Amino acid sequence: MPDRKSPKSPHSTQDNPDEVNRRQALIRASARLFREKGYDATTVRDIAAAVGMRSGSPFYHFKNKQEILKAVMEVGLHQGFDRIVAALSKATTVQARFRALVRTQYGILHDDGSEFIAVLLYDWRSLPTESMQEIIRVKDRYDALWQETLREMLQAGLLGAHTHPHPSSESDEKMARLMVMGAINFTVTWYKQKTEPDQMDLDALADATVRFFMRSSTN
Amino acid sequence: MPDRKSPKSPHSTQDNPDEVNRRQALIRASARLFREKGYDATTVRDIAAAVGMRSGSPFYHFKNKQEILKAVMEVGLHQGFDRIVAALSKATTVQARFRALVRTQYGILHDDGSEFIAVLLYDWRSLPTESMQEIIRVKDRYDALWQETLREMLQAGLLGAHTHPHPSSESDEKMARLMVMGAINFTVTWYKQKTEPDQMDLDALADATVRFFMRSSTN
DNA sequence: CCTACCGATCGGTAGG
DNA sequence: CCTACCGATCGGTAGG
Repeated sequence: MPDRKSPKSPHSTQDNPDEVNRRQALIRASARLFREKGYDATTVRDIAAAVGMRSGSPFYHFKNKQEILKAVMEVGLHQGFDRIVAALSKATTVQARFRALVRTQYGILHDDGSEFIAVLLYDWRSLPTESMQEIIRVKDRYDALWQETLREMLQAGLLGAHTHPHPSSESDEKMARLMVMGAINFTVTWYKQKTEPDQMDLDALADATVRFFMRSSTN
Repeated sequence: MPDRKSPKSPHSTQDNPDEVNRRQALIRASARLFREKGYDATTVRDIAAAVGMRSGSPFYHFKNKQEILKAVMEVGLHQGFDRIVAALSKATTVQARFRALVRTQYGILHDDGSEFIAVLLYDWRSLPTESMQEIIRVKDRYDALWQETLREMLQAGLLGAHTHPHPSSESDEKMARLMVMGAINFTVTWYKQKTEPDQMDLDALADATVRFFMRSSTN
């Protein structure tokens, strides 16, 4: 019978629910700190303090600081993927799917406690190359969800230069994704959710975005 | 008669052409390094080595590392402003002005030796708050150049939801600027200029961008 | 602009 | 997960 108290085999995901919780707490706290100050400007001591640990203890859960960054990005992509899938499943028309994508992406980028993808966008360069490749695989699936709806939009003449139904090329679809997701993702550099009365909330931001990009079908 | 050899009054812009050149060399080298590795990951030793100095010498030209960052951003904004003005002055129609803005902005972001604005976008958080305010003043003038052309585009029905000439509100115009510039600026995260044959060059990227955002006037 | 250097901090580890 | 710690590095400075 194994000794359940002994803290063994560090750095790997544990069955022990306590360890899983501590690990998740570290990831969440790191996401918040990385988003606020950047990966390089955040010290392991900052992270440890944020969850009530001493400076050396995060290394019981992670091999090194870069592994924490990688975990933050992975959690963000999987969480984002799930939110996008859920939102798409409730939408029946192309227009509704586009609205759902836009609104959900803004939530993923700006909701409290949802700093993971913003960290991915900001601190991508700090990842070691091998980790980049693993993250890209997940990111590709994420992008594919967008691309599918954008293809339908293009072909229905609801997006871009063609006002009438029109076959679209793959490069058109890729460009549409890069432009639309670029515009939305770039909000991480300027959008601040405040309690000021004149400040756009995420619903208003999503509405304005949809209005800017999507043609009304009666055009 | 002042001794022209003595290296006095550091940290301020000098009349001495040699000092101005060394300072500019430091700014250019820093821009390249910051763009590549990020501000925090670039050491003062890296910067010094890039221009053939020893580690302490950059501090003869700049009070501290953050002042180098600020200088990089200022140079970039002024240089970008000048390029935008020059490009706009050659364009006679609204459509031509929009094309000029897009193509010029891509050059500003991706030309070799033009890493300043990319640094501004990436490392904004590393600036001290007081410097941020000074930079914002210059950036506002930059943005205003864009906003003016985008307003004309909106009112002519060449951009966004309205296909016919239409009065535009200031918030529509601001949103249009944030979306269009966001999409373009976000290319710093994914666009790589390569010599591969299938790679889009900046002309192709600009064309595709204009095609995506701008309605043809015969719509 | 160099030489020589310092104080502080940081990621990470050993041993329990 | 803590204690105690280390080696390396970093921004910055004094003095010439």
